[in-house]
Amino acid sequence: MTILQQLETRLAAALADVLGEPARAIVVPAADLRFGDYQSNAAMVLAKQRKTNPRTLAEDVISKIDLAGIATAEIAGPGFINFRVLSDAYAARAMALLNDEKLGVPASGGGRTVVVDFSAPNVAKPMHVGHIRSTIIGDSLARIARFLGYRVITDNHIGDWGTQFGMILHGWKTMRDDEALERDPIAELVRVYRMVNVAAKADPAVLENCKTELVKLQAGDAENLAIWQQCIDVSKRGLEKIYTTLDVTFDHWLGESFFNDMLGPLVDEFLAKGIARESAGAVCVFSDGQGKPEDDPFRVHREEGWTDNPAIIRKADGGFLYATTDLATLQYRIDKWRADEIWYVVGVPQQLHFRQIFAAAERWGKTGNFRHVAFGSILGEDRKLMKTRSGENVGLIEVLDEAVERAAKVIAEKNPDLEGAKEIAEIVGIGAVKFAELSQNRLTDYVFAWDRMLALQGDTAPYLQYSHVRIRSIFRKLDAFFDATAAEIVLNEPEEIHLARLHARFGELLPQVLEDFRPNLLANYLLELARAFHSFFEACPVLKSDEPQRSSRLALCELTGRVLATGLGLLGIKCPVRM
RNA sequence: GCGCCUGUAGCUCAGUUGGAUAGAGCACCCGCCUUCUAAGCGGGCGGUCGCUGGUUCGAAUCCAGCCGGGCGCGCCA
Repeated sequence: MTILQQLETRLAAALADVLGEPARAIVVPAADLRFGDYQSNAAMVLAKQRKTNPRTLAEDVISKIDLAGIATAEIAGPGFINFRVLSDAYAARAMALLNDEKLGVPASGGGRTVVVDFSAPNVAKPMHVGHIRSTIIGDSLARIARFLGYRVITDNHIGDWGTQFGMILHGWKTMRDDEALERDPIAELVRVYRMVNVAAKADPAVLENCKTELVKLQAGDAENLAIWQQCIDVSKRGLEKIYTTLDVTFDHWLGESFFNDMLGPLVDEFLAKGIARESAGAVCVFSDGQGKPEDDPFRVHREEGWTDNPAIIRKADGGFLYATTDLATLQYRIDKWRADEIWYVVGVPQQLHFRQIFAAAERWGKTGNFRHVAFGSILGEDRKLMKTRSGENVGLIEVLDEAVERAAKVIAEKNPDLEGAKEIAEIVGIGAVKFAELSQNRLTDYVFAWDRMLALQGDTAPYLQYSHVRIRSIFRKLDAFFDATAAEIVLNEPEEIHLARLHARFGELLPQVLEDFRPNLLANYLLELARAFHSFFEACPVLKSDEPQRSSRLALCELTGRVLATGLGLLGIKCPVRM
């Protein structure tokens, strides 16, 4: 049990004793260490409900509460109950964590199956920095869920069947440069795509041509299918390379094309069950009339008032759409994979779309915990959304390369003789990019800036990695094997106590990350831990101290290293041994 | 027009869901390498939490109304 849970249990018991009935006892880490380690405002909340004096209630609770071996409690301000955890309790907790592979993290996932849908790039379109958020946040959430005991299935729902293929096919046939294709197939594909885009904008005839090619492809034209397959293969190879660099993996790559055959039957079923009906030649899911119009994803307010805003699942020309594929995908995940939950890590502009999909799925009888894990947009210098079609956006590969290059430069300055410098530059550079993304609240928009994303000092991945490096450096200098699992920890200095305090919080914090899908909570925690370690490192000599302090401090270092490495691992960031 | 997201230090951002004197990093200033890696540590400067009301013991957080930014709203994904 975590220290927080122990405090809550004992507080609840004392409250029940005083009030004569069970009551909720919420304990949180104290806002300020001067108030103690943990605090509860339960007395204020409950006194308000009962119209009694909060301080009196708090006093009664404190006189009854049994905190033996854990903490001391006192009342402050209008009725806060502040807990100061005994350093022996922290020491005991640290020793327990050293013998726990999960570092005190509970299995809150309970074996539930969750499908994490993230990254999902469009094939044959270049990945720019705007695509990084879904990939990095989704990967991290999948790792955390796995660690918390979920059965996790990651799925890269690539856009391999959209209307962009009309353009690609036309470009392939009319503008392809075979030599360039040989040299760098992805770049050539991207070049062709961009050129067609420009041409189609200028000339309606080109656009018409693209549409014809698309219709032929969807009708099963052999030549177009072959070209399509070739484009997919080339694109996938390019994507794999990026994912390898990012250390991101998927259990499945079920793109849009995979669900193609299921779309017709799906629409028929929707029609037969009355979930959808025809309107102006298209098949649409309309509002079921339940609930308030402002909460109804199938209704929208225009000048005239509230009007229908249906989800179209088949166009008047018989073609299928995004919504159709997403419904088929959802069905597959529920029926084939037995998913209890599906998390869609997709940008906030898609919010309405997912509200419609989830509502339609519910009417369809597909149940589960469906969550749109939305994130804010990455804006260009002009504060406008980055667009895929225009070529002026910063490419994802470009950013990653630059990150590694900058890291390499710092290594060359600080540690020119470093062995394996190239690999370490990669770990540090890529880590910096990932951390810049993950340490931020996922919902805020931000303007892309090189220096922000590639910073190597301050609140960054290298800061965390560096603390790990300092720890490993201590153990390298150690003459004999050190068994941390058997070590006796005794906490004296404030820096030692603070380290142990944070160790204890790891298991309390991690489940919270998934409550609202906020990896930045973990990122901020790790910064706090690293900060605590650097202070400890400066203030408390390890190897030069005498026993039993020496062993105790070594054990603290070992535990810190494990928590850091584990935490970084959950963010998808690696830990170098030297840097 | 209506809906969603957002506005916090010069800059970039946190803020445990209503708690105590609002926190970090960058930048700037002052100190610290003969001691386990200075990508570090210690200290300083810096705030009308967009604005105005309201709810209450208590508001950056909840409610209402304005102002600014981003996005979405029938046959693209």
